[in-house]
Amino acid sequence: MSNRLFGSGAAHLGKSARTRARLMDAAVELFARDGFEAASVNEIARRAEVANGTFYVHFRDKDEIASKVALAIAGSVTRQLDEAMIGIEDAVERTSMGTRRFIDLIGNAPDWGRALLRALWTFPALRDSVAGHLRDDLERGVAQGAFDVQVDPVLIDVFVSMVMSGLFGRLSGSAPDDIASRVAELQLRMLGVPANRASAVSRQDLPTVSLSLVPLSA
Amino acid sequence: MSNRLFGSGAAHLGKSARTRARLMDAAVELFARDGFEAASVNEIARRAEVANGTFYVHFRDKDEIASKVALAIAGSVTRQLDEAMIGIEDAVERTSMGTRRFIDLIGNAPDWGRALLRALWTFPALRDSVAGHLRDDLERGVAQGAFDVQVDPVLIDVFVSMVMSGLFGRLSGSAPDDIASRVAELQLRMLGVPANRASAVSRQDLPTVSLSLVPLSA
DNA sequence: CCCAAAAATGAGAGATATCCCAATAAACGC
DNA sequence: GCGTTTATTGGGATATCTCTCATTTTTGGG
Repeated sequence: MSNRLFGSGAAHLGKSARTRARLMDAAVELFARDGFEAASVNEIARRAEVANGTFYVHFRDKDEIASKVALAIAGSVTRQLDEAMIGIEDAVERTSMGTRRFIDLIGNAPDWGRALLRALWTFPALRDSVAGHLRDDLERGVAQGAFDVQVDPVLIDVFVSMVMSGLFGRLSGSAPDDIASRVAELQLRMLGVPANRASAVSRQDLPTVSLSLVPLSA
Repeated sequence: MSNRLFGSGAAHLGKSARTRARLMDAAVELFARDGFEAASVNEIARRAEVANGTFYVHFRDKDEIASKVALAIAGSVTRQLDEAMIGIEDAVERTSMGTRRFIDLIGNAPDWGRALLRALWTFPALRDSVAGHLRDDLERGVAQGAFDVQVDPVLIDVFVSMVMSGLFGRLSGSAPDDIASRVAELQLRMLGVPANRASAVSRQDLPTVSLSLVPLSA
């Protein structure tokens, strides 16, 4: 049931680190289940099987634990995406893969997927971090002559919101299995890729990469 | 300053209706300023210059007033969009206009715009209501041979999320003035409209329609 | 094995929320 | 005007939350 996202990574560190990890795991579960606002520090501590006051030894308040958690997850996800794309030069493929992997990776982990989705919405800094990698691929596509758009914050925001839409559908269970491909295809078309190529690229097989462990960052 | 969105419409109704309207106006302001969760019933009542307990005469709880407010606003907005598009047969133009007007209309009213944006996120029923009209236009476009896509919930979700992205940018002040056109253009391209036509249609002049009053619904 | 440092504890002060209800005031048909 | 119905009032019971701090427990180096 509980993934112990952080807990597993901190098993053989000091006690402080383990408690900290338990708190972060509990926070992820609660943020995912109840949303950020509705989750209380009290319940995070209770679920972590830790006394109320212990929370405040490790985090100043709810905001602090939230941003720590979100940054750790997002960092791990983007790192994994980067690695999976090493060696791929074609921007059309990179862009499509990025969207598909992102949705699949996060969408298959409903527990912290929800937490991350909420965090993406709440903390603009997170969006910006994701957007950085994206921007590179989009500009590469323009340079390669594959994309016919103006790469700017508007385009990036729209692009990201499309990914989030697919992610949301996947997490809420209302989306078909191929939603990641569908979204990627629509994005490629939007960018100016001919319809047949967009369809082909967004549907080509993708070696399945299972979810990763998230190392604990201070 | 205060728009008295509901208050003005209820001026000459019974006293109960007027109090109700005052509460709804206060709720809109507070939801917009503090977000749904952070707004308290106490403060809604205080801002409406009404006793604490009066709130509960009219609404069961915060959720109820929120959904009533959101539905009223959304209904009014979609009604206004519909009216503005009477007589326009071309699906490409209709689609583009819908997006542009929606963003401009709501984006220019930061006070309740934020409230509506949050509501769209929170209440799926609202999205569905907006999606209904949209679906008609998309299918019309396919029938006219202008759009080359499969009209289904995935497409609609993606489309709506693109609109919301533009709306969010406008409301947060980070977007350029022409964001509505930009988003509409990207949407048309996604739907299969040739780039030059998408650019032209999404940039053609749009008679400015100012915001409307929202009649009070039970 | 011992003891200083580090970590964890949990009761509780102080804010603030929601929601109820008996009492009061206003509105309206006759 | 009068009396009944309808609306409003505001105090308070109850709940929950955040955050503090004096105290206790655990840890790990020597």
